[in-house]
Amino acid sequence: MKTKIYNDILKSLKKIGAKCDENFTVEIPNVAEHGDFSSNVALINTKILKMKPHVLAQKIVDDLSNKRDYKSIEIAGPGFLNFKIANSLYYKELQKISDAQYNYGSSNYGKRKKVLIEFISANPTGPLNVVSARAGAYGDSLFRIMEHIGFEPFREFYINDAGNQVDILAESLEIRYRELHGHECEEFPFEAYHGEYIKDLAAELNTIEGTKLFHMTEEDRLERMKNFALDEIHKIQVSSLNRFDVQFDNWMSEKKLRAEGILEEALSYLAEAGCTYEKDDAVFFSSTKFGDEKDRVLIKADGNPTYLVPDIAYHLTKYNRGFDIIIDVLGPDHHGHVSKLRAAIKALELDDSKLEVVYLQHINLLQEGEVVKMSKRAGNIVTMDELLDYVGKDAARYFFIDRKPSAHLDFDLELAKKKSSENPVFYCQYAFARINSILKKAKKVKLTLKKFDDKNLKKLNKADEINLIKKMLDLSSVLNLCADNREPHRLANYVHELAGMFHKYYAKYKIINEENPDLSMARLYLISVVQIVISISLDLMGISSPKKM
RNA sequence: GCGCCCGUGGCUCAAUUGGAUAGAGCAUCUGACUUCGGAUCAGAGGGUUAGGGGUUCGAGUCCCUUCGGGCGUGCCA
Repeated sequence: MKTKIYNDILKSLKKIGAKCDENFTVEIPNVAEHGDFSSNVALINTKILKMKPHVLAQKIVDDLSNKRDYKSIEIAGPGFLNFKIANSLYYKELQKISDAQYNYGSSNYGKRKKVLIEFISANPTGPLNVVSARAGAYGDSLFRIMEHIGFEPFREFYINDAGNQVDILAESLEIRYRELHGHECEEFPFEAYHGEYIKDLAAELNTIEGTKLFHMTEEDRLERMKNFALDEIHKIQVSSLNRFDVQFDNWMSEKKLRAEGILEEALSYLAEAGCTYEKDDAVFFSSTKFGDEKDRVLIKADGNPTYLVPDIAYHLTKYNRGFDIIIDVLGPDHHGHVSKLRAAIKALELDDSKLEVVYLQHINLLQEGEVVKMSKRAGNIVTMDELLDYVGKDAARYFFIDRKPSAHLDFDLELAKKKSSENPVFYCQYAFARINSILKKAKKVKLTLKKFDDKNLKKLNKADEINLIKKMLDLSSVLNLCADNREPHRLANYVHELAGMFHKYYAKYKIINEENPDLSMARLYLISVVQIVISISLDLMGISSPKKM
């Protein structure tokens, strides 16, 4: 709809002057008196065409006013053009939605651009926590939305299954395993992993292997421990993600990158570019050349690479795989690291504008207005599974998506569980269920949409009905904004508003009226389309649309 | 110190990317169920968009500055 108006204006603008700024907008004004759509075209072009806004606006109006699609075009304020659309055009658009069904809103907006979305990438040293849950809801929804509007997105999880922390994981398991065989360790090391799940893993390993592991060399045993722990924890993480309806297209393993020699490759590229030097037995990256505050260590004095090296190597593979857009979804504590990474990408002469980093801010879990400390000892919610047990998948996903990524998130656990209008998830789902129930009722009184006659659409002449249609027509621009800004929260707001409009409409007008079957049919048709749009929106957030609640 | 993010009614957040009178929900108060699901709806109060300056037809949005909060600034990952 917006594009149609935009094109109409552009045509008449071209008739007036050859040179003009095409960068004007067509928007839905927030005040009803300003019409259905408004444009700033006359304001923007006033300088270029050397014409006063009102004069220019009048010329455009004269050119467009004979079109049937516009009920009226008015000039207002400093020179806005306010369009009122004829209802007939809205009815046509409503039918298009109905015809498209669940494909409505899909488009080629993304032009098949290849987008890599890396998210969660939690350490493989324990179950996923609520921070990963936010990242999961965010990344997966962004994926769904981008896919719907014609991007080619790709979901990836990076596993840091090599290096220091994994060795500590193996040692932690070793200690717990020895405990099972009566070898109490004197003091559990501070840096080791303290979680109960390590004990579970030890018990599981013990039932498989028994005492056999003690006959191995320490090196072999630790290797076995490491691989066992990594495999099992991976399984635990995958099963949490399945519960959360989050899938990945690829799991990238750091261990594999190392085995394939990609770290050396990355290092040699940096060396070739003349960006490395040795000092104090360590190898440095001269990242100051690329805007970093100081040079960074690549190879430590003990010969091991720092965390930066595999990460550079990993990003090298991202570039080599030919993505147009590379999105890293990270925690807020990573931005120090990203400046180093970005410096390396510039050093490798890769296009660093392709790399975008989204920082998801911290989460507070709230219970009765109090912040819940994420401490296992107090029996509080820490893991993603515990959160899912407590509030369910739909509520968890909605609450995580509801706020923009750059905002700190207060997650009210009690609210998420409530089944009333205070809880936005239920409010939206209830709208869907309610429509379902009305349609069922309609069938009982022999009103079914199969016998629907297009002419009945004229009965939808209330402003509230037109507003509902307008709102639904807005879906694709909402999706485009979600994708462009990497901000799926806009969709959560949208569906909440749409559900609200429906609830209000329902309360105000009787939909099934046996005395007036034509009107009833038209309204049933309208709400059935509302139902589809709600369902599409929820689905793009990974939230279900239950027919009954 | 330097860098990044943030600051909008009592609370949690929006605001179509610079548009017209800054909107929702919660909380508070007042109303509405013999009728399609009251898990809902109608209405009310509540704001100098942290303060100040600038850019222009026009600023919550962009620039400068002050203040306040979060995070980062490892030969940890």
